[in-house]
Amino acid sequence: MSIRPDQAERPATIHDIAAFCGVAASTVSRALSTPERVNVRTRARIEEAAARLNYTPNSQAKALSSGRTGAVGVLVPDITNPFYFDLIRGTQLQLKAAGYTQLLVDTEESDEVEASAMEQLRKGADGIIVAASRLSDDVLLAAAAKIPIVAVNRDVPGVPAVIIDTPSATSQALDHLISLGHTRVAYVAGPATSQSSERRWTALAAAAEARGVEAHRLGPFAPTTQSGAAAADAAVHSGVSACIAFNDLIAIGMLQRLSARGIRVPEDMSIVGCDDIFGADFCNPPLTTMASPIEQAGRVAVSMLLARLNPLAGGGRRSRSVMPTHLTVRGSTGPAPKV
Amino acid sequence: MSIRPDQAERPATIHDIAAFCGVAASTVSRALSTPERVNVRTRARIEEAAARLNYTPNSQAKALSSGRTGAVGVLVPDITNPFYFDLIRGTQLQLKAAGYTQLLVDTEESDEVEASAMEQLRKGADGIIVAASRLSDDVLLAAAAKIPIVAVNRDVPGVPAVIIDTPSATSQALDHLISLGHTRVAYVAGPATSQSSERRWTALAAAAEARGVEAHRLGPFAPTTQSGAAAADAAVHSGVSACIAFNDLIAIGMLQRLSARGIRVPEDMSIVGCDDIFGADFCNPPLTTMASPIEQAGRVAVSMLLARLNPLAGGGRRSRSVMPTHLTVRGSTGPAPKV
DNA sequence: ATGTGACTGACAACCGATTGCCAAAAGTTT
DNA sequence: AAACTTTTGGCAATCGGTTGTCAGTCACAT
Repeated sequence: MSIRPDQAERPATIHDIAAFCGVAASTVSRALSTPERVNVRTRARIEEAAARLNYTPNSQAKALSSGRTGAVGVLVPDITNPFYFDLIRGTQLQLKAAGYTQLLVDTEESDEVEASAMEQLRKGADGIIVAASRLSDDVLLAAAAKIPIVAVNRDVPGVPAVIIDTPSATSQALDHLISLGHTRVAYVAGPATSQSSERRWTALAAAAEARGVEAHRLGPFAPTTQSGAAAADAAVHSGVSACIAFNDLIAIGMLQRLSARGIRVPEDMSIVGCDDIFGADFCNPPLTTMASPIEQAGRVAVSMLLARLNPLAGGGRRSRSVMPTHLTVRGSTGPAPKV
Repeated sequence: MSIRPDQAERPATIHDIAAFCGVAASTVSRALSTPERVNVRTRARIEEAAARLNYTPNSQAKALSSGRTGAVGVLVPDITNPFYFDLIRGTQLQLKAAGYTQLLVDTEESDEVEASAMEQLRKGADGIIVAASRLSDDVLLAAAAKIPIVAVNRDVPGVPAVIIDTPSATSQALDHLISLGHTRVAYVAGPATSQSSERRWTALAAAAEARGVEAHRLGPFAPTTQSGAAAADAAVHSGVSACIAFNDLIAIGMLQRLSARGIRVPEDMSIVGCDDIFGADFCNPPLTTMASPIEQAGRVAVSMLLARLNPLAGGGRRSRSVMPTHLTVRGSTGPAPKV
């Protein structure tokens, strides 16, 4: 009975519906996207036909003619870093809820890959969320002029951002260590290109100064468990009794290395991580860490981006959102060893 | 000097190049995609112009006219499960190498979400890789008829698949436990809808039968650390001295719960996990587990899919690939307790 | 010089929508 | 009933490419 006997083969188009209802394709388009522009009765017929023919709009075509792709690019430096898992989950959830598709790109910690991905996405997506961007301020700002961007953990004036406030948590961590009697503390730095790492060190150094304790800086180290081994050795050599690591991966790597070297945690050395990623609660000993609301950060980033894409639909246009963090104390920190 | 003074604003199109070189748009298209179809000199001019104008093909338009989207959908039941991280990384790497874009979708362990994602992707992607599909054989087969699909850890005749051979590793794990003196072993089952879980139990039950040891089945349990607590309690209650868990998440959850209940691992109870995910090596105690080449599985899945998409470019059309696994012994298994 | 075929490049239709503009239809007002 | 306004729906252009078809060019063989 169908006009298109091959409907099982090829997905129905707007033209099929038009033919089926005896109206023009443009009318169908309007009925579906601008309902008030079409007579109620016609619209009902069209909607019914659409349902019967199992119509799904072709996103490619829609994107081409309307300019909107319905996709958002999410750029992360390293997909396998558990920190980004939670972020990705947050963005994915929120994007799906808003009817957007997520394009996930691993930039491999490279500014070049990141830049080329952005250029690519400029036509393939309506907006971009970029985590821990490796791009310089200038380049990032220039990119933001071409396509809506929300940065995560990257502060550049003029670029909307979600910042996880680890610097202030770093001071908390320091106070925690001080209260346990530690006086010589090391900051185990992350990648040299990481702005977060830099900001954390600045905060830590200032806090240490104010409280009159020694703060060493070690690194930079890659944010992986592997490089945690080198970090552990450096920490032992530096003679400190406690370390605040750039992130949990490094901290966990340190835990493993210290254990292998027979150095007890926390009896001989206390370790504080950052992010509270998957695994931080069940490593040995469980890691004291600065817990970040990562997934929430992802959701907020999406909200900010979408608010920018659809200015009409209310919502404050905050251009900077700071997410609070707090110290979660577990077993990897303890009283300073008595010399 | 440019013909398009606004080139900084709007990305260059094929028509801009055509105008710039004084040729037809179709010639530009051919020069770029079918080089041998165009005179060498003309092609050179076009390529130079393309470079000068900083031309990037519009993927939407390309998709619309050619029918190929250059994207591959990757469906996973739960993005936050570390098992899939590695899989995603494998697919991402291989897809990028081949010039494809990865569309990542979290199906939330729901067959409905999975089915609708597939329907959606039918026009938005050239092919689909689906991990641990929750769909019934019929539905999956029907979907595979509409769009090229490669399944991971899901065996349906007629659907190309990459299977991680955990069932045989399960027997290895059992032998390992038997060699440690265990005679009453439990299998901690995964989700009821998981084919892998089913196959593993079948293999384990058969092996246990052959070796004359008791094998209990517990569960089903959700594949999360949370449900590991319930699993641990069930295991203790069942009176077994060793457990083989559906995956590492459950196993790690069991470790935590057992520790909280004061039951020592491996002295009182041995635990074997599956997958060797991130964290399995640094939990407490480190987990004995069946190591799966997950990332490699992702790469193989992509290769199989691409071979299907571009039949010309050689490559055997294997339609089923079994990935070997092996037992990695760590600290969570030990001699059976003397009663 | 003419025929043949390989090579080039242009024209135009098409992919599946969106959208500005216009005319027909319907409803209102005087 | 004529004039005017508001709906309502259709035409056709457009987005940026791809691709089938065809005509023109040129070289070579006859």
